Amino acid sequence: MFALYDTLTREVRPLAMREPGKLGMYLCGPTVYGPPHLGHGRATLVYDVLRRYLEWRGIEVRLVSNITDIDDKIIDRANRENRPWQDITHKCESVWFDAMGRLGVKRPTDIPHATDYVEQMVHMIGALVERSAAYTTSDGVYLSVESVPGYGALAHQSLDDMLAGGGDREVLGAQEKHHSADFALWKFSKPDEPSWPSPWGDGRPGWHSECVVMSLELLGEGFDLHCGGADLRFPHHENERAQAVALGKQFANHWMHNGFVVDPEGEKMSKSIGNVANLLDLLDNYDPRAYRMLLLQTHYRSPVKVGQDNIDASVQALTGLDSFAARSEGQTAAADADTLARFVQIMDNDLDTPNAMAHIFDTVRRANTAIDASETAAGALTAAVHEMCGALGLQLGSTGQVADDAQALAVALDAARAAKDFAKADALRAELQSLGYVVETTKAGTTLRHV
RNA sequence: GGCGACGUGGCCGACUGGCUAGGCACGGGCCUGCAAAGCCCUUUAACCGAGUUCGAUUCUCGGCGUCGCCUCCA
Repeated sequence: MFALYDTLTREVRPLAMREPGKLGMYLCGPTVYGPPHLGHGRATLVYDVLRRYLEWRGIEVRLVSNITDIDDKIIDRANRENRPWQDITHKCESVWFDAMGRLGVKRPTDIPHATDYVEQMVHMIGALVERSAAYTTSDGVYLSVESVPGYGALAHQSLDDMLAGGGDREVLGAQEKHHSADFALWKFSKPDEPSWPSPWGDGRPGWHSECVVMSLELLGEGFDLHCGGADLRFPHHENERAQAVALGKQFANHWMHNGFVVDPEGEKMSKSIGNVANLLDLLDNYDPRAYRMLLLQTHYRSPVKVGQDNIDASVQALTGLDSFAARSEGQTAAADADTLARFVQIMDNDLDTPNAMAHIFDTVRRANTAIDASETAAGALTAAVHEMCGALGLQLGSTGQVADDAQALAVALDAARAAKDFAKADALRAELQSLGYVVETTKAGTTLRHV
């Protein structure tokens, strides 16, 4: 039974499915106004691992992940750069999915866009107004958090406690709000801003409404799992939940939040501090699998340090696994059942990927030993390693083809060694290494891999 | 001020009331023509103090320290 920590109840509990064998999960996607950063990468990788693992277990996963393509930040940037806002959102979305593809993140099954659901949002806001859970001011329509029973349940903080601190920030629409925690459902537009019609005036939706409308419409009431970064817990998820509660609807049954990415000094990456690392830089400079490896070796709820040393260590760990994949290529057998059973046991306990990785490394060692000793267990252990890595979305084996001329050099290297012309053999090996290959000379012949 | 998380070996990073996590790096050995890869070894590390316990890194309390959230950041 797969169990997962639930932010709402603060306990690891079985992940229930309305329809056994089918999981409906909603993941808050990006606001498309800039390049993806490491935090985006972590969130998508964590849920990609969850999804792949559950699918590997035979569960049919429907993953809905939205694109927020209308937002103040998008409008700001469009104004600043003096170009149509759709230019920005389209460009950013394509960069986003390109980056996710390089990370090996599977595309969500559904990718709803906020701008395609404005009508439904207006409809929902209307229902909230009708129920007296929302009210109009001069700049928009607001949800009254005091009308929502249990507001603060996800943040685990009462309204009074929230007010007790943090008062030095600028609060949107503060003057007219009934309560300072009330948030905008609808924002009236200024001239030349993108706008949609509504009964209260032309404008655009607030950030929190789209996820409510899209998750309920695509996944239905009481859907199984709602996911996102820990920073979305409050206010975003709290405010999603508030709207659903105010509507009298069952919302998510289980809440999952991944931890932050911190810089090498231990501080959260944050745009305001300016220590945000661009995901594209990471992808351009390192094996894209390294980030997945690093995250797999960290529990999803823990903060993760992303720095040069850390990534290098992951690249090295990956190299070891690739070497294993290369030397175990001839093995064919059914995966060792006990090894897989243990893997499942580990993973079912709140997606315990660090221990799952430890188990995989142990299995690699056992398989290597078995290969060295020509034992029959080698095949089953090798297959188990590939199964487990596959379940985590970790692709093993060298990336990139070995060029024909390099292959020819390898053949010449083997010939030189056979002829005991070691000077020539060493020269050939050096040449191959300078071409960027890892050269492994064994009795069975030379194999090449890209670094 | 309120709420919460965390302080583990050279670095990263898990689980756990007693039994080697794991990865990376360093060093030694086996293997190899030499390397690489692989295998073996590198003989226990847990912020401080008090308590519970036969026994605590793990539970409780108190310090100290770091970090996060407390209105639109994954």
